[in-house]
Amino acid sequence: MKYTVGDGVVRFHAGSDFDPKKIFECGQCFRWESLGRDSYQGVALGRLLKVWRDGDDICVNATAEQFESIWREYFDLDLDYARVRERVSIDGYMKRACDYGAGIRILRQDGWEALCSFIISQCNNIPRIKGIVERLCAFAGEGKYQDGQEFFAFPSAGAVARLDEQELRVIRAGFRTPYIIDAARKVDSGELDLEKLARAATQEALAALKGVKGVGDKVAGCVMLFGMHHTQAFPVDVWMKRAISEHYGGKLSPDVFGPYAGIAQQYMFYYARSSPQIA
DNA sequence: GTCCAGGGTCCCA
DNA sequence: TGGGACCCTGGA
Repeated sequence: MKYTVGDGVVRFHAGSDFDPKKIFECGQCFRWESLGRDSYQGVALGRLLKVWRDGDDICVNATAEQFESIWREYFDLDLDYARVRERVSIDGYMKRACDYGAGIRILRQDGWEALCSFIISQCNNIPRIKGIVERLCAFAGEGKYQDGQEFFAFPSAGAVARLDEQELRVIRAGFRTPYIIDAARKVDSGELDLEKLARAATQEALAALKGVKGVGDKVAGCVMLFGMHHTQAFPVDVWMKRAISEHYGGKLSPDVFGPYAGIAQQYMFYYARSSPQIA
């Protein structure tokens, strides 16, 4: 990945495999907002970042050191997504889904943030999920200041573990509140070691995550895919069920996609959700 | 204003 | 193994 640096901006060329709109709006993250014109701002890994398209280039406001040590990995820039799409285009439907979703990348988000966010996502809509996450950050996250802007980092598991249900009522997460606390306490105590699970076998990590109250197959799959970069994880939600029922007679083994089943899932999900009329 | 449904999971029969 | 309950609110 070649890039140039100047004026606090890192600029790189990712061809058709970095589409800010698709990356930030494909449902994998909840703290990125559009600033208009293919430009996004978000809080990730405790930092505020802007990402925008300038001609054929993608720009981020970071130093070379920050880009190398943080964002290159966060945006998964060393994986060749064109090759992944080729691998998972097992039939006409998947080919269309891959063409439609070209530009999506799976972000390597913080595991605890993903766990907490996807617990909140259950039986909920995106605007409300974002609202709850923001209230959680404002209530329990560390306030920071960067580039003349104030923002809140995602709270640590420890900070959330010390709260009780009553206190957390302000974030209005409803029946998910005790689930959030259970997750925070298990992570904070070390009972659930997310970094270790990131390196564990898929089935082992899945089982461990499901030990948290409110975490079933779907949430655990999302945490593994988006928070631990287990690209084999294959979360199936209502949209995926619809797509699998419609195009594969209700049966589709993730194994057909090999090690990139999770990425295949994201192309399917994005295609089904963004264009129910054509998919 | 009212109503439905939203990237599920738990619990109990 | 299946169905109801769950907290809240965006959008129609």
